[in-house]
Amino acid sequence: MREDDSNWFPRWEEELPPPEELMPLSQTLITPDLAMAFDIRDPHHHQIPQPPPPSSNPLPSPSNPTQPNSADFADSAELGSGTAGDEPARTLKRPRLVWTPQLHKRFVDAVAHLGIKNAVPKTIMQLMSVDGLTRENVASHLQKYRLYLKRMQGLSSGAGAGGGAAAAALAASSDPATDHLFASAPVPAHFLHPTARPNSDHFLPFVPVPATLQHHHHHHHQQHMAAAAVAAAHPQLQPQYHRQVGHFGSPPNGSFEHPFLSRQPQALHRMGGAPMQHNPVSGYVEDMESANAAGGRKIQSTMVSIL
DNA sequence: GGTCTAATAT
DNA sequence: CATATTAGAC
Repeated sequence: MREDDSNWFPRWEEELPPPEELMPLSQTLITPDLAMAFDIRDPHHHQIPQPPPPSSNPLPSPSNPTQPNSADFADSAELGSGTAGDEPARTLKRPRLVWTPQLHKRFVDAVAHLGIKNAVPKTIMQLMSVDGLTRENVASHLQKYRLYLKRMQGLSSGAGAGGGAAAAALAASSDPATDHLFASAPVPAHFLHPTARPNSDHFLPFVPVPATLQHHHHHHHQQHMAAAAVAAAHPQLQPQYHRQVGHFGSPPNGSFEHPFLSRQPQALHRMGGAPMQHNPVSGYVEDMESANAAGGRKIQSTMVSIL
């Protein structure tokens, strides 16, 4: 009963955030109005450029991840009044969310560390901590992602060589163009291997649970929720920072939960905000592994034991 | 009631 | 085709 749904949140932090990049997603979602206001680009030419693609190394230099000084802009605080007469977001429809490789990477990381079992839209969304990202966004993407995984399962039996990405390239056999985004993010082997449980079993100091999310009772086989708390405990993943924090110095000991948490950009709220992204193909791959699968597919030379 | 998933629509 | 939206089930 608790063999796998209670010991997943153990020290995920130790292995979750790959040092590669912790929070390059700061500017993940930008409202069109905001973008316009900032002169980023014309809404008509929906070809939003990438703000931080300096030269070739999108890799962030989070010398200090603890301080998410989102070099970008997207300050939730004043988004509401940035543009004139567009506050009512609830009734406005957001532009389509563009899943950039970075965003997807975040998604995959969240899913990977949550485990397929616990990877449900809400939890994933919370773990991703991307402001503006809605549960629907994640749900939709998750659906597609699942199909992708399933597809690959049928074609890759034991090709566990460090990466579904490789398998993807093989399975796809039709260029990464078929997998687009998915090829850009390494698929954890366990995803295709329900039998294995890479989830480390360690402990997290304490897991604060958002009071607003503390409601769950009946259910037999689904997920439990609590991961969000983990994310909250680690602002490293927070692309956006909030200034209104209670400032708490919680000792890393037997604390079970904290009554308050603030991770969602309430300041940003669902205002006319709309998730806007940069070009999905422009600043593609940022990882070398993904680069392999996405750009040059020359990895399929060795593995042939697929039957 | 909320949320998840599948299906369907844009 | 990628994402959004809806509908049904839990």
